[in-house]
Amino acid sequence: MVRGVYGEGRVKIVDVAAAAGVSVTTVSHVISGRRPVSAATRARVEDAVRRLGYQADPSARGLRTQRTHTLGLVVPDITNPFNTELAAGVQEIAFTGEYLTVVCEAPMQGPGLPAVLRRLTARRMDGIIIGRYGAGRADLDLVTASGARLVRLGSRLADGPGDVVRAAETEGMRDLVRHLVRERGYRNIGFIGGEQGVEPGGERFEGYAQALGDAGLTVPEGLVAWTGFTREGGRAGAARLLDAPHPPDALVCANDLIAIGALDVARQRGLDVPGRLAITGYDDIDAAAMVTPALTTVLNPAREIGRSAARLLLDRMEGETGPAREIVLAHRLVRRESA
Amino acid sequence: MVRGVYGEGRVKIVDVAAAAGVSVTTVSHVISGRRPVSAATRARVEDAVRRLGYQADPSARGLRTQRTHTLGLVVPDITNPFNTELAAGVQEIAFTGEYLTVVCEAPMQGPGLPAVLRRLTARRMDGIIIGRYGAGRADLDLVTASGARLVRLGSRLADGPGDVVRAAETEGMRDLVRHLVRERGYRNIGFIGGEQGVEPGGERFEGYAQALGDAGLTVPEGLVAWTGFTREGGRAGAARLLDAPHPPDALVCANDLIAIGALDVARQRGLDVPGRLAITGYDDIDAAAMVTPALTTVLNPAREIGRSAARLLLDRMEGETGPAREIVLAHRLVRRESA
DNA sequence: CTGAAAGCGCTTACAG
DNA sequence: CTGAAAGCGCTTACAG
Repeated sequence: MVRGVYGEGRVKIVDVAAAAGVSVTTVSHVISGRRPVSAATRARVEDAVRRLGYQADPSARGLRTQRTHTLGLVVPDITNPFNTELAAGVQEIAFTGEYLTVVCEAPMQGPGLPAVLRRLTARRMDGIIIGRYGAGRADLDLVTASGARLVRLGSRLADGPGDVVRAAETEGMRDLVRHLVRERGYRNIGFIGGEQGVEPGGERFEGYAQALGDAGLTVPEGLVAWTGFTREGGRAGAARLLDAPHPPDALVCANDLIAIGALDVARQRGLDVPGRLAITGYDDIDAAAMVTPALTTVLNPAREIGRSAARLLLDRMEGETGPAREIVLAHRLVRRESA
Repeated sequence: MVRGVYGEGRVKIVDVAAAAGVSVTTVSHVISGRRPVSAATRARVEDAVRRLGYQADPSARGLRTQRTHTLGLVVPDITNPFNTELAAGVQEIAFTGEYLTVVCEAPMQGPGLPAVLRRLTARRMDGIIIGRYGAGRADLDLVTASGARLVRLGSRLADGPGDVVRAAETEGMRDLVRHLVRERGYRNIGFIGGEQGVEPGGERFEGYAQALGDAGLTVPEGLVAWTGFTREGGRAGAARLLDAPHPPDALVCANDLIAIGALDVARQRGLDVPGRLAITGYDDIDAAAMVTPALTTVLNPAREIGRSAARLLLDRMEGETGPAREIVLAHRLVRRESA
């Protein structure tokens, strides 16, 4: 029977020391490996740790070391598949480093972010990843002032403190639209964005506009709609653009959900996709490959973004003190049926 | 300029006490409200807390109180939309109670679960929710022996220690299949399950079998396939059943992903759904309403399950000592186009 | 209504 | 190679 697991009261470091016939100092050093211990002593201690099922108390350790071994991740919407993948990537790396991860939701707009950040800094996170745009300078300073390491997702290094991880959004959209123009011959290409002014809508729009410019085209008059990053937004945007005087032959959407909404409208109006109307998404969430026709889209490497962000944080916590870094991840065009 | 936020070194309770001209005892009591403090003193202390931006150190507090104010949630797959909703529900309640939530992934089979559980108990979670079937008695005992409160999801109260939250799975499937038989007149109804022996496949199968029994029907020979809870599993299962000597006129699937895979096969074979073949899912994940035809399915109240589990845990941590409880949540039939 | 002091369980200078 | 002891920042009996 393993005491401390089945017995009353937890096993403490003094119990291990007594069992091994050494001081707590030595037990601590065997566990941390921060100072040489003779092989014989080490073996006795390790044996005692195992027999007693000793696990150091994280609060006691944290109080002494001023570290919680915990990471915070803040995203606008936990249930969004993109953020879920992101979180999975963070967890994957954090877990191997014996860190725990706390994922919190904070709405894209409004006062939610500082409140959530304060909660996280109050709990002394060792590192915080802000996985959303729209974090102001004051929000970011809240994090760094707390002593937590900071990684921002999506924005640019110049926008504030901490390291940055982002995908090449503009380039991704440019490649997609270039494909539409060059490979598929579409000419009158509309754009449906999310909420106006909310990233990554702007960057994706820019890629779209660049690709048109590169092809000697301009953004068609009246064929840009800003709605919301949802299926409903896609329906509203598609309906509006298809009712324009010169309706588009292709609809480039700022994300997959919007594209799925656009698909609804096309189906409802009996428009063949991609024969009569091409529709493209962005992100490549699971649903993109489930709808009919399957979406042509751009893979946004959510999991890899999460992994990179967590690695950056772990590096910093292990003492890496170099200048701020920016990691830009490649996108990938995913050609399916809708364009 | 708020010291402790922008200054070097954090504000400690002694700093607040000095600023307010009282003892740390009094500051502590003002914050916790655990003993009466005169209005004037309280005001001075609260003012000092605000001015200095004081936030108690969680490690110090935890060391003293033996609580981490943290909840753990273990699920088989973080990226599964059902689990994501579940986690969102847990977080929602935990957050209002000032608890942080750590979501961990542990594979459905294999030695992953005890390892993850050990990690969580090592970190002294105040409560743990096991959101997956297949947790053995030893796993559960690991949790309770650590002192953490336990809530199990999905299984029955009799299966082990802790409180239980579950949805009425069998009843949900029974209602769905009853609908198929009575309202829609299907007679030769096949079943595609997940991995054999992995819940909630068994409970759902039982509901299917019960509904057939109630209608004087039996489970049709050769029309049951156990594959996996994935789109791929659905494809394999549907292909097999449709090649049977007496192919089914309806395919009841153990979850939505399986149903989406079955839909793939129907489309590929040119089978009209639901005219020639009905297909149903279970869970009502977002994608269920995105595919064509939209899935008829059963809503599995993931978020509410999460909320209930978290509430149970918070109650217990506030001292609730009654006997173990089991909360059973209602399902809801969602009629769409596929059946 | 308020305070002095013990003690939670670790890690880490300091000393030998 | 090893140990005695200070101290991390709180909460809570204990005392008045």
